[in-house]
Amino acid sequence: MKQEKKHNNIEPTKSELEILQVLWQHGPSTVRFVNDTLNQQKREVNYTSTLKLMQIMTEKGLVVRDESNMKHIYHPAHPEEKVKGQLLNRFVDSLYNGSASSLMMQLLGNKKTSKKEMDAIRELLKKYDADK
Amino acid sequence: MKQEKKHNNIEPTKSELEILQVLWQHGPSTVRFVNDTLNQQKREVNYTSTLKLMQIMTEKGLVVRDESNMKHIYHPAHPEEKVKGQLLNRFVDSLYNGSASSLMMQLLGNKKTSKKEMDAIRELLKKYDADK
DNA sequence: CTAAAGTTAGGAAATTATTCGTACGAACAA
DNA sequence: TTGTTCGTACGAATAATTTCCTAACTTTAG
Repeated sequence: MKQEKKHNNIEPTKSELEILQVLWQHGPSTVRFVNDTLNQQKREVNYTSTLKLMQIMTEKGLVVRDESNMKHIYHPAHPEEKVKGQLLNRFVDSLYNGSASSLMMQLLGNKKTSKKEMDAIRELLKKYDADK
Repeated sequence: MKQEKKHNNIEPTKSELEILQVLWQHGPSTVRFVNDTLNQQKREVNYTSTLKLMQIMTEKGLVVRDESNMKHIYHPAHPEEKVKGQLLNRFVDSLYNGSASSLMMQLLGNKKTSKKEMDAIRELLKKYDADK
């Protein structure tokens, strides 16, 4: 039996993630739009490079495209929360041995985490506890 | 003037991180020990592969080695907290636009985050507030 | 002493990820 | 119609990462 290698693997590479972020943020888009956005927000990149990447992402099942028009429209294949959640899990597993509280501790010790952020986190926990 | 390309860049690759984890966990070690540990804990990998990687890491300044004996002893060049903190920052910037509370929200919505973990996080915040 | 096992160094191959050149067709303006 | 612009497809170059083969030297067992 041949390998299927289908939609199991959701994990995007770094560059692929940049593209997904654009799609999540702005909704289904053309290559042109994604490429323009990347050039504005991130870094200079050639149009055909973005095209190629998005074609590969289609093969991988990271995005789905509508080919009914000449200008193909690309959609994310999976919801933002799901993909990011999976990346987060892998990150926590890899760096903190799966311990979310360890990660939290690092966050608390991090000077970059502002007071406003800390307040927001406290709020979240309060709401979370209330629903319990 | 030639490029110095020195100890500025701390960021390890995925495989390099695995090696660093062993060094952080067990202290200064030989290639043999690191390789054995990786093979037990992670995946099968050839001795010379680990050796090569650790040599590269030495060049990059990720580790430092004591060559006074034939069996070189490798030390992490930077403290665990510092390296992981930097990786965490990059992760948060990349996925959550720098918002730690967004990451936290994802964590709360994550089924993998157990009740015990949540309690630990609450404790952390309590302590953090007390010190304020 | 000799053989076997362990060690480093260095190059090269293999793998994965990224970038881009070229071809060619469709749409559009003049 | 004609030529310019915009689109996709696809191969290939480049880059980054990982793996491992080979050579040479050291240590250890016998």
